Amino acid sequence: MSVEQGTNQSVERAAAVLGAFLDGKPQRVSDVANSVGLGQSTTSRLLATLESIEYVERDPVSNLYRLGPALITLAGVAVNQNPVHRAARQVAQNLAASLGLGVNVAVRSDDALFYLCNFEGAKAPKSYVLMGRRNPLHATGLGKCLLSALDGEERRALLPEPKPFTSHTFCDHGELDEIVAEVRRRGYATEVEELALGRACVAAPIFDHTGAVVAALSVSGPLSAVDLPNRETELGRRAIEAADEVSIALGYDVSLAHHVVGVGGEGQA
Amino acid sequence: MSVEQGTNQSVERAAAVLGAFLDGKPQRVSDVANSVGLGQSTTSRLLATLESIEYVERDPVSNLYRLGPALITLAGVAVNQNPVHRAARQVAQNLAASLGLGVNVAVRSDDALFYLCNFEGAKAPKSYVLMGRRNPLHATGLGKCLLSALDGEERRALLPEPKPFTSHTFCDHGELDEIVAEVRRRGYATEVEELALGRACVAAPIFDHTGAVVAALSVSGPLSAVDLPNRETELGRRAIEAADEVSIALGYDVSLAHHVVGVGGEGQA
DNA sequence: ATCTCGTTTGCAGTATGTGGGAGACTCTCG
DNA sequence: CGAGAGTCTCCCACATACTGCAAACGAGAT
Repeated sequence: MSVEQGTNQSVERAAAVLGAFLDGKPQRVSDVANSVGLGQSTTSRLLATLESIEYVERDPVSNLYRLGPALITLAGVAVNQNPVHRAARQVAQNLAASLGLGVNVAVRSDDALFYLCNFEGAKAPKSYVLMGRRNPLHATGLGKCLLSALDGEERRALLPEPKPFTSHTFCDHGELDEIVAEVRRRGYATEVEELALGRACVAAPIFDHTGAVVAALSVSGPLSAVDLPNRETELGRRAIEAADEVSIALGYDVSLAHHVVGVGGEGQA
Repeated sequence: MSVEQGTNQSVERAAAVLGAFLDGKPQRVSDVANSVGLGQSTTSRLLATLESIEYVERDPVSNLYRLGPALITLAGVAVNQNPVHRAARQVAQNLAASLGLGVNVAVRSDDALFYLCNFEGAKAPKSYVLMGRRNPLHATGLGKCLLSALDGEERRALLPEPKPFTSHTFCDHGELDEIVAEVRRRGYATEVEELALGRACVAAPIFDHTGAVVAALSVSGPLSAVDLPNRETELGRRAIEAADEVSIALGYDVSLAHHVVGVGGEGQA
């Protein structure tokens, strides 16, 4: 038996148990046991332990387990620790309220984008949270902005072969080279039905105090509301303004601006 | 050695390690070890395990541990599973955008309220998330609404002696009886500097399909913006309208309305 | 370069988790 | 209303995997 060096098996198994809930469905003990490949009694005890610390809870009526409130508490602390989140939260909300569209903030995590938060406007309602979800980098405006932090070689290594999600997805690295160059030049990225039909977004990168791209902010919604390419200039400007506001809060010096698009300063909307 | 029945010690210890991060500060291995009362080597190994599954991560420069992204992912799933959250999210955002004030949604968890989400308007900015945090029931508008689900006896058992947070906090159960009665009668609760000076809110209960109070929604912000008692009627009505919208989404039949305050139907704002 | 502090690793002992099986329970179907 | 199937939990012996000590390692500072 290859003994994993210096890690605690029980903890790993408990985490695997929690992972069984990532599809969002309440689970039975035996379901979890099958899904993680453990015996029923072991799984039962792990779940009992996790229940005692409120990492999971069981529905009193159906007796099914689901993820518990302690995880929400921990995640609340985790997101509040994140400087990008702290800097972006209010800016994103103001923009969502002002435009009536969705506004999302994400960072890169390996070969995917990782949502920190999302807000919705009246024209782009949504009943769920994207926080903690991942999406492909090459098929989203946020992802394109995050890719602009990488050179072509790094990007090719990270995304060996980008997968298509719709017929509009750009999967060729030559195309992506151009897309990234355009993001750098114009300061924003667009995406029209590249991940899902009927959806579109405009995104802008967020810079930290060193001038590196550390996150991105997007304006998104149904294509009918985002209305590209008609509103591209307007929404591009709004996204850049909001992203810059966040960058500044992170200590970025706008005078070092990588993008010199026609945004004459922090002027009014 | 009193062997805890049917629970896994390692998992409990790992959870205790995670709990050491609840104060929001990045931690050193030895800090965590002290704070949870474990040896350095055990703590080190637990942290290594938690790091391998991204429940914690370490700052590359300071080498300090902090909570990791996997917790955020799990919590995202957890909140999306919550029917109250699903029903309330968009309603709360619309209200926050419309009023420019903070809007919060909470459920009761034992003797405290538990925030599901919070949104801010331009007049009540905030850079952090309340999700997963707890606040006392007797010193908040949300809490008073949640207390209205209980009778006086239950409340006295739950809150043996309510603690004062400011000189305005109501801590006497006789007073709380009246407050709760008024919440039931008027359909909303107010709170002015009872938890923190300079803060105020107006809250309304959310009902499920059985007519039971399962959550509450509040409008909050600096006292200067919430401006009680001047705006009490207006904000009370807005809070009730929003809360009712959520209740209806949960299957509540408004014709069973407990509160018969002067809201002539779902009419416009 | 040397010292100090914090962290990690090796190792032996054993406490602790494991899994099989039986009992208790609930829900379903007849 | 009763029988059945399925599920979960408890019990116990076994041996695996965790613990704690102590020493080595690495980083940072003087």
